[in-house]
Amino acid sequence: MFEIKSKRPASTREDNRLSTRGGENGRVGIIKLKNGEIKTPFFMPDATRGFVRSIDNEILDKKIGLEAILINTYHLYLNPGMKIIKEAGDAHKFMNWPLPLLSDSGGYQVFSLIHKNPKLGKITDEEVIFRSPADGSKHILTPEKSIQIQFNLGVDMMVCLDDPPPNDYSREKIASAVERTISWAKRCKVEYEKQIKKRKISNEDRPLIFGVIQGGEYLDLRKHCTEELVKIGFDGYGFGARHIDAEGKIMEEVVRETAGFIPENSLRFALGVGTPEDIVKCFSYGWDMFDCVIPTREGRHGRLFLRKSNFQFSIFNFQKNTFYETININNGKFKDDFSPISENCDCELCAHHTRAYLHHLFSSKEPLGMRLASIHNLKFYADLMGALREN
RNA sequence: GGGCAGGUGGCGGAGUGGUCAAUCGCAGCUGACUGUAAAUCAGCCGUCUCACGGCUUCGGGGGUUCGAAUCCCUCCCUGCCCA
Repeated sequence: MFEIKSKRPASTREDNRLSTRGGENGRVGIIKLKNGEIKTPFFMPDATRGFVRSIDNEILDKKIGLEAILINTYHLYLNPGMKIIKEAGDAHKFMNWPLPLLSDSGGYQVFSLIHKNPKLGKITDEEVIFRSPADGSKHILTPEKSIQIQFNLGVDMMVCLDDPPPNDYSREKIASAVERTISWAKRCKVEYEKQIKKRKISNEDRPLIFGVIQGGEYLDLRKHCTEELVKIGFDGYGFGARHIDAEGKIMEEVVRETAGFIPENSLRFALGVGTPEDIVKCFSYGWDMFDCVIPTREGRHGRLFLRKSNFQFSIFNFQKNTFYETININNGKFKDDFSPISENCDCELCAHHTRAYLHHLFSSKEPLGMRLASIHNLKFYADLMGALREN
């Protein structure tokens, strides 16, 4: 399932779909999935609602070279709803994305909606009651339901419903979120086995399932959570909640140590990571897969990631300015800057347009600008992953 | 020539005696964005000062008043209507 192929000594496990070879300074590998193989490390753009905003799926694959994208259980369940997805066949067919898909469980919505604004829902040990921010309608999500939906989406990788608390919650509250996450993970696994059996899915074709590690900044809680999840047994483990502190700095020790708690043969998924430098750091700690809204959201807001020469960074020296820089194309100074966006990029933006033109697209609020910037940034992320794989 | 309406900061447009350096929108400048409630959000936006604070403003000029963008006189300008 997962094969690690770094320079480090191999430690392959019996299941030939998933083997690893890696070390302290990052590892590379291959995951074999129903809808294709993915080389690790890899980055997935967030197609939360079934689309990467403004970009046609074909561009993601053919022009940018992305191998997998992330969709969200909660959002697709609300809209268009599972009836439509089933009529289409599954999420792949609905979206016309034949390559691997990973669905997030909706757990993050617990965090971003309810923990931030309790009026929008309620979390109990049994279930999560959401109120849709769009129309106020009420919805219930349980661990079982989340897994069922993800099977119906037909994804290649799925994630257990978890409870990600804000990092500034008390230790007590975070500890109780850990316990709830563990108990939900058990229920997810039971439901997962049930669905595999019921749907008669072969081991070759079965989707991978990820548990999510909570515990905030407390290493012992992260360790405890990991150990309990490992007992349940998952194909991979995610770093849950946020990996950064209130100042936006990566919690290096927690992220590094948590990777170490996870068995080497399992996939390590750094959810919501992150900035390019955070990804490089996480990679060096042993994390394999990433997803984040940064390249697309910041692209839509005018920030462009520009790599320096040919990604000449060392994984021991991955400060921002050593291997890339950013510009905000909205800045007035680009009004008459007729140079290319980046000399080191061959995306359709860099191949055809000047900074002055992109500035004009943005100041005209032309969607093409956001689209081109998103494509450029995703290409940057995809190229970064390629560089890590070859490093 | 006559009648009516009006001239406010880059633009549009509030304000019609004090709490006005002047609501608000646009434009402009800057920042933020991390399992997407985000094509969003925040700050600045007369001038000098890092700031406290100061200085000069509401077509021009002159008055009234303790005090005027707001009231009066006059000049200039714009739009519409009638000759």
